[in-house]
Amino acid sequence: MQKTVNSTEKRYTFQVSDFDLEAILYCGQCFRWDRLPNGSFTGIAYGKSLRVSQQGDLLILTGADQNDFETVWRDYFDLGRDYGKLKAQLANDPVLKKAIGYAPGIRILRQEPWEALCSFIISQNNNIPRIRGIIARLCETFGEQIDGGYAFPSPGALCSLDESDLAPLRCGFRAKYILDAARQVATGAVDLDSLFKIPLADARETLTKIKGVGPKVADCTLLYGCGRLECFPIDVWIRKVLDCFYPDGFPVEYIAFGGIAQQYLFHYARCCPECGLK
DNA sequence: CGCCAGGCTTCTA
DNA sequence: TAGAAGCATGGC
Repeated sequence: MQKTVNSTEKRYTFQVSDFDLEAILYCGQCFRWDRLPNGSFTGIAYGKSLRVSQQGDLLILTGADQNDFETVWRDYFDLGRDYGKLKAQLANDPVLKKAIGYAPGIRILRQEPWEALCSFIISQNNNIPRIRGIIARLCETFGEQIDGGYAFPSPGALCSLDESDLAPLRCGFRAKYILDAARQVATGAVDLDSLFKIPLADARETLTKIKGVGPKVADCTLLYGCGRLECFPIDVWIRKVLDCFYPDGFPVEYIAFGGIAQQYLFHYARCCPECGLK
């Protein structure tokens, strides 16, 4: 039986380098991509669903055309950035050199600010499989149904709910945090669009007005949702990395891209048994 | 049963 | 103001 291709389905391919799709989608920065039996991945971002696979240096997007690629996925996968050059600089540090060598294809995704905020509120004192489950139920319960699944629910879709409405999510004490975030964003008390450009200290102060948002969740929101690459979220793993490998502090010359360095270090510390962490 | 999970809030000294 | 306890849920 010959395999058939739906010729009406949109498809777009793009040449990539320094790019490892699986590592990017499963290094703990995003929670809405699922692996399919054929090795490709399916997910939704910016209200658009996508199937994506990688064959060597070719990225194959199914369900997306050139316009989708240029308006959403190019920036989502940070394809305009020269990671080769960036890694060459970061690798002057011996620990970063090993971390980069362990997973050289990691990139920082540009997710939606609201989704990043909400996702990392859910992440606190939680583990990644359960974070994924809660977010999936959040989208299925309150997100708009689109072709291929459910969009991430908007703040407006959540702001009038109460804690009992969120019971199906089984997100525990985080329910009140999600609702406070939705309300503050929906009313404009927190302006996510401003976070892209205002001074970092102001952005952090804005975000930490939300209940359940501390320094770590704020920095994750800014890094993964607003492209603030100088943000360096410190979770339990990165805390261990800093204590163990950088007792005199993280080198200042890398802080402009500290968030990217952080992602290599996070994945390395969490997944590489030989990383030498104590 | 206890311990832990990409933290944060609240309580206590 | 630093440090510990408490927090919902689920996997092990």
